[in-house]
Amino acid sequence: MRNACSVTPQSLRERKKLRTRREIRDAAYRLFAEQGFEATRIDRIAAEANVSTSTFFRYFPTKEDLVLSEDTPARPLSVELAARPVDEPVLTAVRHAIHACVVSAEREPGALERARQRMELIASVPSVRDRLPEAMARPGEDLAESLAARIGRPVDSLETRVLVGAVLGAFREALLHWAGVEPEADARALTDRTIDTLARHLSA
Amino acid sequence: MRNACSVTPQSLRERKKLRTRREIRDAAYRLFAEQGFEATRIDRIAAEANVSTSTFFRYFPTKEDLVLSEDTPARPLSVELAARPVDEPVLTAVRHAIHACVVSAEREPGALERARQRMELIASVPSVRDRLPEAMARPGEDLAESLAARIGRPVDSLETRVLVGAVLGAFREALLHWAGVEPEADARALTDRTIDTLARHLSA
DNA sequence: TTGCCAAATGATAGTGACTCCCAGAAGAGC
DNA sequence: GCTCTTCTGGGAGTCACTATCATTTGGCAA
Repeated sequence: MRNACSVTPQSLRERKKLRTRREIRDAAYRLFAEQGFEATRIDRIAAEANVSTSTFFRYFPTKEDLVLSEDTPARPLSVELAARPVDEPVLTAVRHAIHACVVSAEREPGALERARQRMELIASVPSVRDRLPEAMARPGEDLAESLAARIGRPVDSLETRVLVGAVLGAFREALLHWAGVEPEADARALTDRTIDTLARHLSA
Repeated sequence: MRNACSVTPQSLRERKKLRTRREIRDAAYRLFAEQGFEATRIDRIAAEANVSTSTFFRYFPTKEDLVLSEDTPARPLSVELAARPVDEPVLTAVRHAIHACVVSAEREPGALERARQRMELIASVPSVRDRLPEAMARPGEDLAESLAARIGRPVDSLETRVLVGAVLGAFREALLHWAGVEPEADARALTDRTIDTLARHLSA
């Protein structure tokens, strides 16, 4: 509340909460790997993480949130997008923003491949995949503000919403495609193909 | 099975099934209007429609399907789209196809406004709204085939999926926007604004 | 009309995610 | 040390949804 900048939270309570959250998620992923997402019951996850099922639901409102509550790529995207000049065309800005996201993700080794594996899980479980748009919706608000400023329209205007919908929709499909691809695939090349497709076929 | 063209199905069984389906849905919408979607329990709907809850689930796999299983505007869209010349640019084809959908919907008086009210319900209930992309996904397959042919790429290619995602994403936002608008609003004008936005801001 | 088969229905007993509530434990501040 | 707040565990309950089986009902031919 008062100091959100510190890397490690100060109070013992905060540290314990973070630890519990991590333990629950780790336990869940361990069980998912063994028996799959749907076959893993929540009380089993709670037991594996040494908490009660009540506590589980205090940390994760739904089972799907175990997977979806991690940072969605759409959030860093909107951050990078805000850093681009406002007079840049939308697609150019998006292209460079995504490239910047990839670069920043590559700084931590293995992070990109871990993100891809998570997308693989998301793509393979229907109930999770169906909630992907919802998960992208909140970071999508940042995207909306950024795009609204860029096209000079209110955030809630049809124009802004449509543009956000199109970008997120394209982005979502690109991510799902990324999930079904070999680990070595170049994320930058995929990005360029995505943007180029939009640019080529969605113009007057 | 053998004669899918007849307007009224021949056998008594088929007619009864259709009638039961309609009765369940009517009962549901009646109760939704009284007490809202979430507050209406399925056994109550079944009782109101004079069937057992078992039978309810034989007709509608989920509660949300009561609302979502009706024809989505995206289906006629893909049909109209198939009627457009293949060498037409994507956005031009989509624009004319949607116009054609609106025109065909207007033939039956009140149909358009009823569709808008249904969107209002969809937009207002989170669990239903979240499943809208999923509901658009099946007609989206038709859209994918149509667009794939148009851009000369396989249906499962990144290019096709991205394009479908963008169009459906934009379309979805436009529909949700439509839900929050006065009944007199011109659907054609909304369509044009949507397409124009894509054309203006998503080009190289 | 009769009788047989297939399909549709209803009743019942589950399952599992998720909620509510309350009593007790544990960290924070004095 | 003593309060005050926050976090936790346990238990009872809700509700969408599934599985099974006996009964009914429409379809069809003898």
